Amino acid sequence: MDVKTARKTAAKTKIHELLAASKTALAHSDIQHMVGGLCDRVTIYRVLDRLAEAGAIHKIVDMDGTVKYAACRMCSAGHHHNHVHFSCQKCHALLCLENVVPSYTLPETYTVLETNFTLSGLCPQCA
Amino acid sequence: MDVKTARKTAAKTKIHELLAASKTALAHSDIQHMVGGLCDRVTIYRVLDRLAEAGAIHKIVDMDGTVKYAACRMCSAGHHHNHVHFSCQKCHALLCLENVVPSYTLPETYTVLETNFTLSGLCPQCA
DNA sequence: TCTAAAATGCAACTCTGTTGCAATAGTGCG
DNA sequence: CGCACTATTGCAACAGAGTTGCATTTTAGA
Ligand SMILES: [Mn+2]
Ligand SMILES: [Mn+2]
Ligand SMILES: [Zn+2]
Ligand SMILES: [Zn+2]
Repeated sequence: MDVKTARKTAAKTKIHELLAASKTALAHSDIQHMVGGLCDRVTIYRVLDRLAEAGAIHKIVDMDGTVKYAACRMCSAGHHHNHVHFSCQKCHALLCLENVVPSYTLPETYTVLETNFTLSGLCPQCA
Repeated sequence: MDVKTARKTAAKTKIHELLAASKTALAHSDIQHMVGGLCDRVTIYRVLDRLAEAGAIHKIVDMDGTVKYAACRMCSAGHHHNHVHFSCQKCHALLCLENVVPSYTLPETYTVLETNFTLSGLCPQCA
């Protein structure tokens, strides 16, 4: 029991809106600038955790280890995040390529639970 | 002109040996424990940079964004690092699967320069 | 052996993320 | 509507990873 019920707050609403409206994944620092003084930076971390937990957004680790977040769009069916992400070395945008899913063959008996496929280079706009 | 010549030092030798002998990729903190008091932590960072620059090791960003290093073994031909890495959620080992290279199809005109394919789950020993 | 510069140690600093706790503010209910 | 419960927030303090500047040490070639 003890099912905690999520509440609607200004920070949560705003952050979710920002991510939903963004074409690229956003880092914590991006969001911090965008929300202005709406809330504390710790709150942003906590809201991001809650949104990810709720399946509204997903966390992405970029090539260099920086963490970004993107709204879930086509993740509805089964909610997997095994699509490819593209990281542009020029404009530094991180994009979800929702319908690119790589195929591979593992020689041994590995159990795959999660994946992180990131390509880095030049996006169509920067090429 | 101005070609700086690399020198052989105790720290560099030791760190390269550690990575060459390890079956799994090592984090900076792992190496720091392993070298004991041989050198400063800043030196470890600098040695790792130099070894990576020289193509003796490669840097790997794990699922959670932590950075690890592995000796280059089968990277000789052309020296690409587009193979898969496997991150075990139980024993926390990060392994290079040198001969697993995923295939994918990009719908648009992206220029791919680097890749990071990491699978996470249970390794054969932990399954 | 002598010397130039590559490499190191140390201190200080930035950036990212976490934790504890008291204060604040949603939500359901009477 | 007004209250009570507790999810959420702000703040301060902290931990970990990585960087930088500079004086000192050490390597390797002449
Ligand atoms: Mn995505
Ligand atoms: Mn590898
Ligand atoms: Zn771009
Ligand atoms: Zn394992």
